[in-house]
Formats: sequence, structure tokens, C-alpha cells
Amino acid sequence: MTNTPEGRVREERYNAAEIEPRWQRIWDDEAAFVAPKGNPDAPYYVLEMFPYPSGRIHMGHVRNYTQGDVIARYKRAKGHTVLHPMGWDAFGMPAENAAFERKSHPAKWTYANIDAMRSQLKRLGPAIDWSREFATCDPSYYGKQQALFLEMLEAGLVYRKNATVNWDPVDCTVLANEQVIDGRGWRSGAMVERRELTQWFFKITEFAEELLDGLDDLKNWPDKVRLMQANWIGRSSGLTAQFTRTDCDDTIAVYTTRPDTLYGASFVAIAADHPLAKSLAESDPKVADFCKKCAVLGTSEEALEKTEKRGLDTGLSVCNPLVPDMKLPVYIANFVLMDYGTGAVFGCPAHDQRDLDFARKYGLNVTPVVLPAGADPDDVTIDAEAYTGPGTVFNSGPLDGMAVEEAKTKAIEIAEEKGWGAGATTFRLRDWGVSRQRYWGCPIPVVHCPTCGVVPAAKQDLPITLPDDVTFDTPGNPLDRHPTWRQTTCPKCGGDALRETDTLDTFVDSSWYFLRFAGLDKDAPFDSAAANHWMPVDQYIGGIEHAILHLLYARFFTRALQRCGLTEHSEPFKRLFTLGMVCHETYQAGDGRWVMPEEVDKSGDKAVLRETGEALTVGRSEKMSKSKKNVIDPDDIIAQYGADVARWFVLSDSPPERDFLWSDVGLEGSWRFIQRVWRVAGQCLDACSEDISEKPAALSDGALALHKHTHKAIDAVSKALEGMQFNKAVAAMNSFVNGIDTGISGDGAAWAVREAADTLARLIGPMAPHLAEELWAELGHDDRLYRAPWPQVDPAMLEEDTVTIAIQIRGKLRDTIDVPKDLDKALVEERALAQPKITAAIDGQTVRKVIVVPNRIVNVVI
RNA sequence: GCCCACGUGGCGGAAUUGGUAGACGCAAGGGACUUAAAAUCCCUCGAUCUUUUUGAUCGUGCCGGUUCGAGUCCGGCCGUGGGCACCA
Repeated sequence: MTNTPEGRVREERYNAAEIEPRWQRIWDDEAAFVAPKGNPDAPYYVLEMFPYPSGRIHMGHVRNYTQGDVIARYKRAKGHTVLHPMGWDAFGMPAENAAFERKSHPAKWTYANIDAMRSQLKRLGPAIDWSREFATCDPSYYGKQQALFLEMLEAGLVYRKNATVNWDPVDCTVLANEQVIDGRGWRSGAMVERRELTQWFFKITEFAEELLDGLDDLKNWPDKVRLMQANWIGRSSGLTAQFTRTDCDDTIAVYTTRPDTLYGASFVAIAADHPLAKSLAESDPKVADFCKKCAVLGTSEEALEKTEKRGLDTGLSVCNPLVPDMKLPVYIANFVLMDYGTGAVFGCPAHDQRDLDFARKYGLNVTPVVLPAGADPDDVTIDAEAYTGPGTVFNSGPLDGMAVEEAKTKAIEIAEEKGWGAGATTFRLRDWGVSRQRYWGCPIPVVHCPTCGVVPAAKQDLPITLPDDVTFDTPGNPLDRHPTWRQTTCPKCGGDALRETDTLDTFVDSSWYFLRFAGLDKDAPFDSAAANHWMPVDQYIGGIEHAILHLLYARFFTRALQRCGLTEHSEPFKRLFTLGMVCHETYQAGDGRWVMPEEVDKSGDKAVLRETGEALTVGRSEKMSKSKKNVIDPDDIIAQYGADVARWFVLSDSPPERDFLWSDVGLEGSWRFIQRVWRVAGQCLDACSEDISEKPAALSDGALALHKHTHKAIDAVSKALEGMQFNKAVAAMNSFVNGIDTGISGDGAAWAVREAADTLARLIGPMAPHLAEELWAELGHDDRLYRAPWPQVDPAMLEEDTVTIAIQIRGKLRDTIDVPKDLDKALVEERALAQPKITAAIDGQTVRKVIVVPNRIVNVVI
């Protein structure tokens, strides 16, 4: 028992239930984490991807927000002024589904979820600036988003065109890809059709080049994310060529990245929604039928690509423009995408696997035109595998003898000279369709006027708010059915007009929220000066599942708003860290229903339902999800062990970028560690001195050893936190605490113990902040730990004067020796070869070579 | 199908980025303390063989390669996960 400075009696155990809420109140009362207005020095913006308010916080959130919090607290200790806000990505389908299932309004459901999740989150004690909190479904947010939409419309970055959607013919509603299961609507079970609607698009393709080139400057993004984005944008260079029909003068524009293989062409294929296919379908029922079959797959690329490649011969043929006497049949094919290139391709089966499969299926020619190095031109056969490697072009008239790249350039040159084609750079990236036929989203601020056409809403009419009096008992968009909401007047002519009833894709909501956090403003979408000061986000943290879409859209939005003059930055996120997911095994009862882990009793590999003893099937560990009920509620853990134990645990085991396999047993270990810190700190309090300001002139061996131990811990923990290797920071803290010896004596012993205790509190501060503040107060500090600076390493204390060197013989470890650090290579070699185990192993054989790596290893080659 | 990752003891993982594989933790086993339990502390802990120790061989998903030396680099497989544009 130790008396604390405040006269309280120190408890035997760390009492989370008492200590944690107390510190949370103090932080709150002191507005500890509210970022200052104005332009503070050394700004640091930490942001975790904001959550969708699905109902309850799950361990994935705990992991994400704890990691962001460690960075926020660490950067503050390092002297930064930190902005660490929180909000809610609150529009989306689940709220409408809940409305449909429970007959409650999406807004009510969403705000109730936000309240529940906010209080759960606060129990973790995060250093968040709650004064900037907002939800994207607040009219004060989405109204500003409508203003941004109008800005972008004015800047020519928004337009309308037709696009295909999944149409459920029974429910008469548009379905998300997620709602299409095996080609059927999830509720009606009807076969889904593709249907064309006029929709709003953002011109992201106008930024394709700069979004691609900009990746090179994002040095602190994971390489894999940059690569995925580069592939997604997909720049390719090739040729757009006109293939003239043999029956008339019309041409079909074909895009290819392989103009070098034009002599190997054996067919032309067009998309089922190509204008030519559509016009053929009008007169030919066989074509119409085939096109209709192509349309039942839904709109996802995965579904299209996985389906069997099929084609229909239209009976038409075209001339190969490079080889005028070569006639090619024209097919309609289900694998050609209207959205990419020109919606038409030529097939060269010898050098493209998909084309080869197609040619084999429909009995088309296979003519090799690229010769691999060393192959015999008279003996080239293509069987089941197309040749896609480098080589020399042959069988190809003017291109003969050229290397592939050279032949591509030459073919484009000929096309441009003769006028039947032109070199073209194409992107895989498509414009971003943002229209959604749903209620729970941001209304698109335009008006349809019978006389003026599509007219932007007047800025003074914003926000255009969602009506509250809607019902979800019938499928489809309630805004369409609302008796009065649509009716308005045209901002241009003042006549009767109708509002747009589509709402914006929820990805729009999350494409600029970081700007509003930084420059929260009553009137503007964001205060540009404030946003420019905080932006770009210094550290962005979130799930790897957002590697492409969310991150690309946010990058696009930032550039688009820069063009509109609203921000000076072109990239939103300076440093990105992507997290793995939290997984748990699943439990399923005989009737197929899923069972929550808390209802299960497990012994070995067997699991039973606790209440009834019914046997359960144990499934593999996968991403925690509501649908499979394999979720752990953090509230139970916080109630039982406390927030710091929960935080410590999610930081401890897996490296953050890897998936985290949940296990309850690990929690006990974290609990023991927190208790251990409490006990060791208590021992320190008994043995330490009050005054730490002056380092004593002399230190006993024990004091010096502890002093060194402390500085090694500072070094290890700092490096781990800088690299976001929280599991390594935890390991370093374990070693530190294990090695704090309070039983030392002699010169400076009390000082060294005091230094260790202070350092202990500071180093665990970012990870276990409640415990750390409590220890800091116990140590008699007047000020708060959250305002205390990070400890500094004395580099001299990290030096060792001896090193252990491994001695290998032909790469196999035979012995180790301790030598003075930086000992001369020749001396190291001499000593190594003199070791009895080494002489015995060499056993008189000739030593051919000795490799000496300073301070590390000696390898003897015999 | 395409793009991107990942794969190390019973388990989570570490390995100074090509240099002693298994740090740290969990689980397990043994012991101390205790009337007992909890808590705490100490010891053992990749596999096989051998041995009192010493030691030997194998070992980082599989097959091959580069190197004095490979968990790390290269090529080819297998498996798992993420994304595929209307899930967020």
C-alpha cells in the first residue's frame, strides 16, 4: 500500500471502473483535445475513416480508432498541435432496409445508432475533438454538398448521360449489385434485367492522367494501394482503327493495344449494347434474343467476366484496314464492354487467350504473327495457349522482322498516313455515375422544367432537404411517390417544374468530409483558409477494402475542388495506412441460423449452444459481420476489463495491416500486463526519489543498467510508433516492464527508478492513456500527462561495447563469440578460426574463403 | 475471370530489410508460496535422433534458381483474403 500525493490509499489493483471514467471527465472538462481555431504551429491532422452508423461499435472499429488515437496522442506528445475529429458516414442503404423491415424512419434509426455508437466510442477514452462532429445526413452537411455539386456543375465537371442499372422487374426498382444474388433480385427473386436510365456523372476521366501521375508523389502510401489504383485507372496506348463494312460504306471503330497483330486478325466483336448491335436487333429476332441474354447478367464486371464467353455471328463482315483483302466476320460478344475503348475489338487468337478460346469455339482462323526468339517460322503451332510474350513479327507484310513495340509504332504510323486510324491513349477508368434511385441520400439539387429543361437549383434554396413524411412499405424511391415534394418552380422561368428525385451516391459524402472537419463553417462547405492550413491529412487510417474506390474518389474531389478554387491542395492524404480486418470464427445451428460467440460454450473444437446444449457447426474465421453474428461487443470487454485493456489488446497481437483473428484468451494476457504495470509502478513509488531534474554525477552499476534499460525502451517504443508497428511497441513495453528492477541500490538508484517510472507513464500514454494519467498524477506531477512531452533518448545509452558474432561454416551456425564492438576484421577472423568448435569442424580441410561482416557474422567456406 | 496482397512453432507474431529463425505474448507442462483457491514468482517449451550434458539432422505453404549465406531476392505452382465501379 502506498499513499498517493492526493492522500488516497493506492489500491492493490488498477481499478478501471473508477479510474477511467474519472479521467474521461477531466479530459472533457478541460477540453483537452479540442483543436484550436486559427493557424496553430506544427499542425498534424490524424483521421480515421469515419464509421457508417450500423448500430453498435464492433471490434474492427475499436482497432481502427485505437490505432488512430495512439498516433494522435503520440504526435501531440511530440509537440504537434493535433486535429483528430470524428463524424458519421450516415447515408446509405442499411437505413432504408431497416425502415422497410422495422417500419421506422431512416433518420430515426440512424441518429439512434449514432448516439449509441458515440457513447460506446467515448468509453474507449479517445483523444477526439468532438466539437467538430457531424453526420453526413445532417442538412447542414448535405446542403453544403449540394452547393459543391452546383460549383462542379458550373465548372463543367458534371453531366448527364445514359447508363445501365440492375432492374428488378417484379419490385420495379433499381438494385445495387449487392442486392443481386446469382442474377436474381434479393427480395423478389426475379431475374434481374439491365435497363438504361439517364443519370448524373462526375467527369473523373478528365483527371485520369493526373490521378495516375499523382500516385508517384504519394510516397507514404502503401505500394500495393498505389499499384491497385494505377491498374484501376489503367492507362494504355494503342490504335483506334476504322474497319469498313463490306456491304456498305459504314465503318466500325475498333480500339486495340496490339496493332502489331493486325495481320493475325480473324474476327471483329462488338458489345451487345453497341449501336450497331441495337440496330441489328430491331430487324433480326436472333440478334435481339442474344442481346437480351447478354443483359441478364447484372452490371458487375465480376459477373460478366466469370460467365462463359459467347458470341453471335451477325453475318456482316468488315475489311481489315491494314490488309485490305482480308475480310473479317463481325460477332456480337458478351465479353466486349461498351464502356471501354470503342465498344468493339478485333480478335487475334494466336496472341490473346480470350480470342483463342473464342476462335476455337466458333472455328475461326488462328494465324501466328509474333515469333518468339529462336523459334522456327515454318514450325510455329498454337494449341491451347496463346503466345503473349515478346518476339519478332512475321507473316505481316510491312511489319515483318520488327520487334513487337516497333511494329505497334509502325502500324499506327501507317494508319495515320493512310487516314484509317490514329494512335490513342485510353483509360480503363470510367466516369463516376452518382445518381441513386433512393431516399436516404443527398438530393441532387436540380430541377426539371418543361420549358427550360434541366436547371440547377438556386443557391439560396439550399439545402434542399429530404421530406420526413415518407413510407417504405412499397419498393422503389419514396421521393418519386411523395405527393408534394417534387413540385417546385423553375429557378429560371418561374414556371411549374419538378425536382430531381435521385440522390447522390454515398461515396460523394465521404469524398470531402475531411475538408469540412478541418474548416468547419456555418455558411460555406468549408472555410478554405482553415482547410488549407490543416490539409492534407497527415495520417489517414482505414480498411484496405477502400484501397480503390473511396480513396480514388476523394483524390478526384480534392482536385476538382482545387480547380473550382476552393482548396489549394491537389491530394487529400499525405500518409495512408491500411488496416486488416478483425475476424472471428462462425457458429451455425442445424437449422442454418447463426449464433453469437457469447451464446456459445466451446471445448476443444466442439461448440454447443449454452442454453440448450445443441451442437453447433464451427466455421472458419472470417471478417466480423452482423449477418453471420460472429461479432464481439466491445462494451462487454470494457465492462469486464476496462478500456485500457481493450485498447492494449487490439494493439498487441497482429501487425495492424494484417487481419486480426479474435481470441478471448489473449485478453487475459493484456489484463495481466495492465495490472503488472500498476504493480511495478507501485514498487517504483516506494523506491524512487521525488526530484528527477538533475542526473546524478555518479551512477552505481545497477542504476546505470536501469538507466540504459529505460533509454532502450524509449528508443524501441518510439521507433515502433513512428512505423505504426503497435504490436512491436507492445513487445517493447513488455520487455521494459519486465526489466525494471526497483531493488537496485547505490549512487543514483532512486533517481534511476524515478526516471523509469516517469518514462513508463509517458511511454504507455498513447496506448493506455487512463492508466498513464493516473500514474503520472501519482508520481506527483501537477500538470496532465496529455500535455507532457515525449521522453528523449540519450543515444549514448544505447551503445554497447561488445557484440556477439555468429560463426558459420558454409552458412551453418557452428558457434558464437563475444568481441569488442567494431573490432578489426582480421582480428575477428583470427579469433573465429581459433574457436575449438570451429577448428574441430574444419578438421584440417582447406579454408577457401572467410567472409567477415562487421559486428555480425563470420562465414568460413571450406 | 481480372487486379492486389498474404502464407514462419500448438496459437498471435519477431527477425537490424540478404547475415545467429522463433524476440515478446498466449496456451501447455513442471515447481515455489498458500490450510486451500485466486493472484504472484521461477523453470521447460519447433521436429526427429542421440546423449547425463555436449551434440547431429531437418525446419519459414510446395517445386526449382541466384548467393559464401535466402523467411527475406528471382521463376513456376498451391492455398487464403481484399477489390472489381449501386455494400460501406
